[in-house]
Amino acid sequence: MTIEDVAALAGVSRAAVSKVLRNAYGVSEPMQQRVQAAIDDLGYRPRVAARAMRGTSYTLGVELPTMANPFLQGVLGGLIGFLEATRYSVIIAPSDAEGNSTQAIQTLLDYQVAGLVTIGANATADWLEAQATRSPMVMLGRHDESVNYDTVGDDDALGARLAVDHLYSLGHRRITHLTIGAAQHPHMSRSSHAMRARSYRHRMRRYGLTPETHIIASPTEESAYISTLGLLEQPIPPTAIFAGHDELALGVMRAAAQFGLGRSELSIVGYDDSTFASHPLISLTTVRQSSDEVGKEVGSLLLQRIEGRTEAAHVVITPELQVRGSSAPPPPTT
Amino acid sequence: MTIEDVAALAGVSRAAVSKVLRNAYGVSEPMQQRVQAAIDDLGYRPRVAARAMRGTSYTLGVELPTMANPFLQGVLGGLIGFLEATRYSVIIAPSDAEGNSTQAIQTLLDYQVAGLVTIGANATADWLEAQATRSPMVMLGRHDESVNYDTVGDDDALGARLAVDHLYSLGHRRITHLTIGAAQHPHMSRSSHAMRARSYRHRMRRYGLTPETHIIASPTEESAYISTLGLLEQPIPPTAIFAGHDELALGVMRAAAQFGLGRSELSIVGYDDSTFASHPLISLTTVRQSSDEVGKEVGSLLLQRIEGRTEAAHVVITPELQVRGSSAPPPPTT
DNA sequence: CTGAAAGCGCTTACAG
DNA sequence: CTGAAAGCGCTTACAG
Repeated sequence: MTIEDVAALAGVSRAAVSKVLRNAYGVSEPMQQRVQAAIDDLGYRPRVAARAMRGTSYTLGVELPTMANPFLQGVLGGLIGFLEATRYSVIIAPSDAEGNSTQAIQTLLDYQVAGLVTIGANATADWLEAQATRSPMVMLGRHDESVNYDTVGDDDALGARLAVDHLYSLGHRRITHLTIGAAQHPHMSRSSHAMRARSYRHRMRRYGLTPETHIIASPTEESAYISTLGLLEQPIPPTAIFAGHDELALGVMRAAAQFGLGRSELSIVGYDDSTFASHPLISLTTVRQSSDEVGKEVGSLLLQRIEGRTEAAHVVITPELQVRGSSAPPPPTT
Repeated sequence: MTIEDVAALAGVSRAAVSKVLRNAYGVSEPMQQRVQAAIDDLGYRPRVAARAMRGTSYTLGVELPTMANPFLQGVLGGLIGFLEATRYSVIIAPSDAEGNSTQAIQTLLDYQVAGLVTIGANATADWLEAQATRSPMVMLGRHDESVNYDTVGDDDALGARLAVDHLYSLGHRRITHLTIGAAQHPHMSRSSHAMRARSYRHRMRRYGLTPETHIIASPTEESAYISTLGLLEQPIPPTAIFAGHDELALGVMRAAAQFGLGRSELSIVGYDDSTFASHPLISLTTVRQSSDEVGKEVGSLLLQRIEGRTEAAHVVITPELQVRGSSAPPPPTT
């Protein structure tokens, strides 16, 4: 069933049906009614592909490093919720096993997406600027000073400072930071993780403390678990660990549990405030950034660009510290 | 840049380029090489929309009730991983806030997806059979005896039996089952949750026990938490709760913690073996079904159908009980 | 093996 | 306000 069938039933031209479909200017009330009736009668729905050939695909593409991160799930949920009131759908392309995002972004562009969101893309700013001329684009997880694409993210420097200040004021002096390897990549210097790590180091020095940054192999709970096992075996282990994000904090907790360390013996702070962080059995102190809010903001920025905005927007969200049971003063014996 | 540009550079016809693109029959070695060189030179990539107009969209659509469920995330991950070796991409459409899937399925069909996976779709089997004539389709979360679409799922009757048997053999006699409201819907009688609930009731009666099925308002951790609060306030509360899935079990745990009940005072069994279930702080006894395996199976079935299979396949995966710390003999005072 | 031509289902200027 | 016609970038028979 095509637009032709609708036109035939309504006794009008294909162009007329197309106009009604898009709410375009220049259709008389009676014609609009007749056409709408035919559409409803037939249960007609326009083909996205045919539409994309001339107009827009009404599709937003999301490139992300992993589905497994609850924070990203929240962002996706926020975005999808925001789009419910619009005609846009979402298509998702995960980056490859090595974390390279270029393939995924290319795939999305092949779909002629009306807009593109990329999350912590591992690609040079130059390449991204070039792609952003092909489609509206907003980036998450990196605070690039871009001109062709927007960025959304929370104030990572502030977030890390909140974490360090909290642990310091509890009395901790040996605070280790767990961060991910990808953030070390030269063109990832403005990634959220890199900025958290820098802020952590800066703040530690302000307090006259020695920063101990520990880079883990991959951004997984498992990897954080193994790294923490190593940290705890040191002659003088840290009394507190500030993890790059909540998933990692979960791995730290697992290692601590395995070492038989009670909650008061190793303080742990995460980042994101993922859903599980507030569960009483986990009760993770963490830096809260609203994934839902981020998702909505992303959708809103994309629609603005689709409607014509060209100057880059750089939205910074203020994080808050969420204090829970996983952080406490260090044991007195230390 | 279009196929035209490639043809011009290689000095051949558009048809020739198209054939090379699709690895189609009837291209000489030298031409294939020349064309490929031009493609690489230009960095040409075919437009998905134009392709979908004639051939296939090389897109698989997934309709799902929520992004928040870790088991579904695993399924998605498994599917996406499986597709990495193919030319297929995935597009996702969430069902609406009331849990209706028809809109989402329609949207996916608008994209002329090459295949469709629907998860626990809340629609009549008749309607689904009709849609399945438009696109290959595989259904998750319902054991329909369909003819036009495939089903994949684990043996829910066995899973529930494993849970009840485990609790019974530990000595529990007051075992409550938490299930979701959607499963009560008449055309959802073959849904996973409905089958688990039936199997639970059947097994309880076999043991001469009274089944206590508790229907919660929505399939969320929060809802399970609130329901459990009510259950525990009863004069004679249950000594064990078998939750419809792990998310719900998490809510039960939260309520138990709030009631000050230790791990040995209320046994809890979940379903799915989500990633968090094995964390030592959670340590949830649960019925394990491999989400990754399910995702791969879904992809495989869809590709089979795309390649021509027409008889329906009904794949049943055997679940296993994963015993952890959340289940123990009931307190002797009971 | 190779290519000219038709056509997929829409939207977009452009006449009327 | 209304519609005939061209065209988006591919693929698919069909000749040669």
